[in-house]
Amino acid sequence: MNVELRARVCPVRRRGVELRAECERCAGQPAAGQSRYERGELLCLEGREATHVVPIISGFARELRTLPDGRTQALRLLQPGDIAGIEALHAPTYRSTVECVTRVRACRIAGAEVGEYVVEHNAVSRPLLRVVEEQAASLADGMVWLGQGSAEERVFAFLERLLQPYPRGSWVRVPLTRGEMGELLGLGLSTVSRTVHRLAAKKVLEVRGRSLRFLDRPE
Amino acid sequence: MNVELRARVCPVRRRGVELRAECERCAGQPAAGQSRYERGELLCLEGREATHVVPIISGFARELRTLPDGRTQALRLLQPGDIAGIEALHAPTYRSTVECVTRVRACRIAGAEVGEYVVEHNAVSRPLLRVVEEQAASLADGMVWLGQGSAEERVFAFLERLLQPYPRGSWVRVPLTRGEMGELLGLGLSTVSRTVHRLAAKKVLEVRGRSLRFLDRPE
DNA sequence: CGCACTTTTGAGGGTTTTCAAGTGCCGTGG
DNA sequence: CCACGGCACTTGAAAACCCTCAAAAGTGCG
Repeated sequence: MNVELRARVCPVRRRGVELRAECERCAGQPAAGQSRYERGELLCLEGREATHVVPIISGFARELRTLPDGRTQALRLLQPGDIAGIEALHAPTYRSTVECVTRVRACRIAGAEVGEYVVEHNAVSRPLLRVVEEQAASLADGMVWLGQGSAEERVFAFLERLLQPYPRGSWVRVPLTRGEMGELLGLGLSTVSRTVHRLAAKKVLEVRGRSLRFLDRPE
Repeated sequence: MNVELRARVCPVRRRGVELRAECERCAGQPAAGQSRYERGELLCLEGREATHVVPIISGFARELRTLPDGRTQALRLLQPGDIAGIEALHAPTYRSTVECVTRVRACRIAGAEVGEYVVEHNAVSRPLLRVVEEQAASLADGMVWLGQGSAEERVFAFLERLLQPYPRGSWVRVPLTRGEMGELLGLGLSTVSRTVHRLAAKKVLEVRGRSLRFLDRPE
């Protein structure tokens, strides 16, 4: 199979999830039904009517919840292939806010439309179930880190997973500010900064502004 | 509709999820295919081959993960109607351990069996999706508390949700030890104890051994 | 080139943990 | 029925960890 072609296939479809017939057009074509969003724009807003399911095609977004007093906790980082606002299938309102962290391309699909499509195309439901399960697994990972990990363990685990797709030792620019990382990890902005530099002091990684890279462990 | 009858309907089916044809027998009958478990027994074991989906009919269980060094974080409390080991539908191994906190009645259904049934009975997939989504939502709630809440907020929120089904002001025996609560809330055993008594000192609730009750707020 | 935002870094204080000892509850067995 | 033993719970003190507040330095975009 041609690698060039595979790379251009929609990341959602690549995971076996096909949300509607027209989605076929996504395969390398100029993006039927896709929208563009800038950093800071919202894909879903907590409490608002849940109208659309929003699969992410490219870029990063973060899902977050805000407490009545203004504190916010980020739940997970969404990457291409993840789906924002999947509660539009059942719930009347969105349960969390999804905010773009970088420029994002995403589809906007009416929840009802997905529902019908799932009923018609039986095969869709299982991959969809799988996506939601993976989402749950990702949240579970988050709980373990928040509940048991020290600041250093949380930061390390987060960065390790973020840089996983890139070759070891290469410089990668973290798309989140220290504050945003803190909201994901349940840490203060300054604690994140301090911890990153403590890891650098331990020769675990190297920092250069917002970019960093892991060093090979000596042992 | 007869209340007496409704009360005897399988709590899983009551949520619209029907996992197999024989499940009809569950409706008040002497429990075809149900198993009994004692406190401490495991319904799933992290890392083991994921063979069965285990809907809980009565009793409480808790889902937990263990880190390599022995620390454990509990993810959620499972109640009647919740489903343990749902990853048996897709994943090769269980992602977490589910341990009975009280005596438990549960079905054990082979994962493959559910898969076939879902494909045959199209209508099943949407309620099932809903259950998994609710599970994800519950984990998300957990993350918010772990990340942002103080010890007092976590304990209060946990107890409030646990006692929700019972009439306000009635004594309820908490089925978890302080240590088990701590593992759910990301707190030390002693912190839980201290915090419960601090809430009692603030006249929020009354403690009598392992039982407690909420007091009505004066304002 | 300048402004706005982000990051770094310091000091002090509060919350939670850890370690440890003592108390209470409950079921078992005599 | 009472005594005993084993958990679970309470409570104290000290220390570790992280947060808040705050100021200064760095970065990037217009």
